[in-house]
Amino acid sequence: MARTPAPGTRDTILTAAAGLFYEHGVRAVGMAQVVEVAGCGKNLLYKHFPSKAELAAAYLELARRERDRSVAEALRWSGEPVERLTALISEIAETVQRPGYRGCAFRNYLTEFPGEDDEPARVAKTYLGDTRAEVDRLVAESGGDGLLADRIWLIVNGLYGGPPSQARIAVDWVAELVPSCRGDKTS
Amino acid sequence: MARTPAPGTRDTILTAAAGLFYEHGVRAVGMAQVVEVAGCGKNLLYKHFPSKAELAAAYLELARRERDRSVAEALRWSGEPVERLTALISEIAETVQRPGYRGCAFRNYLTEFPGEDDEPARVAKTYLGDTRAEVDRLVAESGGDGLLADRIWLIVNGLYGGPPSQARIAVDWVAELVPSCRGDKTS
DNA sequence: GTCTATAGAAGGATAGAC
DNA sequence: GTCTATCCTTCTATAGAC
Repeated sequence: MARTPAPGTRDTILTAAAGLFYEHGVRAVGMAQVVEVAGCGKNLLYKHFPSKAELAAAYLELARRERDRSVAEALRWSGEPVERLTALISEIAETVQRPGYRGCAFRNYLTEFPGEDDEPARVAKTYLGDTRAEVDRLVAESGGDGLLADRIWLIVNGLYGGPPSQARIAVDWVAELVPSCRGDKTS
Repeated sequence: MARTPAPGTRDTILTAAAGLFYEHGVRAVGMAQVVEVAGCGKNLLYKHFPSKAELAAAYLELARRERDRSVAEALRWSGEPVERLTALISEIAETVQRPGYRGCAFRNYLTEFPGEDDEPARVAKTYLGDTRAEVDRLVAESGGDGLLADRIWLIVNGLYGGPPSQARIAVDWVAELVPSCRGDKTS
């Protein structure tokens, strides 16, 4: 009964795929499963995403947009570089504590497809490189050196790889590490 | 060539499977591929490992034995708790710098099979829990508190999740964090 | 002949793609 | 829906060592 191309179809499919891919992993989820959750036909899925790799790439690009938006939101009220840096770490800490969190989508994909060099892998690697660059930039602007940037990147990686219970420890630690920061930790 | 049951068959199969599983991921490797690399028939594979899950569990148990052996070797010459702790971190740092390193086998499996609770997942989780407990114990024996243990565990997770280039930074940092340790860092 | 191991086909389910 | 390919698993058939 539907003649009009249904404007939000692509988003509907992508949202369904993103939820499944993130929760169960890209390899574990089949296209039929995506179709079932999205509630559309297979032909429509392949019309918008000609292959699973392209769907996975779109999923990671969506994940990136959400991350960028969340980080931008967190940095909105921060003025000085030091505050911006600690706000970034706090945002990551909040992220890993969210219910349903199952690790970093980009790191997860690279783990699921090691050595691959397709488009989703490039999206994931680009995100990680950009994030690392942003940490470097914020640390430099905060008056920190390369060593501090390396250490904070180590904490960020630990944050993504470890249990959510360590989020607060990471945030407090970074606040302690960054120079000229007003100490606010309770203990 | 075959009437005698061929003594080293199980190890041959397991070694082949372990190499494939670690390099490409468990999901990406098929049983036929294991058979091909091991150079045996499918019957023999299923005789020793009745299912892929059991083969994966054996792979992780082998990985654990190798890790335990490597850690025990690294701690062999260390006497005091502080030295043992730094030696443990150094061993992990060396591990992530080895050629062909593709991440922690246990974390990789849990990423490939999120939410699963089969035997390989239990082996992986047990390993991570035991490692965490060992860090806690070494830190406590070194005179450190719970916060220091949390921080070092954060570094360990970052070490496993990040690029190998950060290995040295992690080692130096831990040496700096642990109390009553002779500072030896150059910068 | 007996036993084991290999190679390959078969079964049944599911994958991605049309 | 259908097609093809591949997944894990099982089974059959053949070859070789005792």
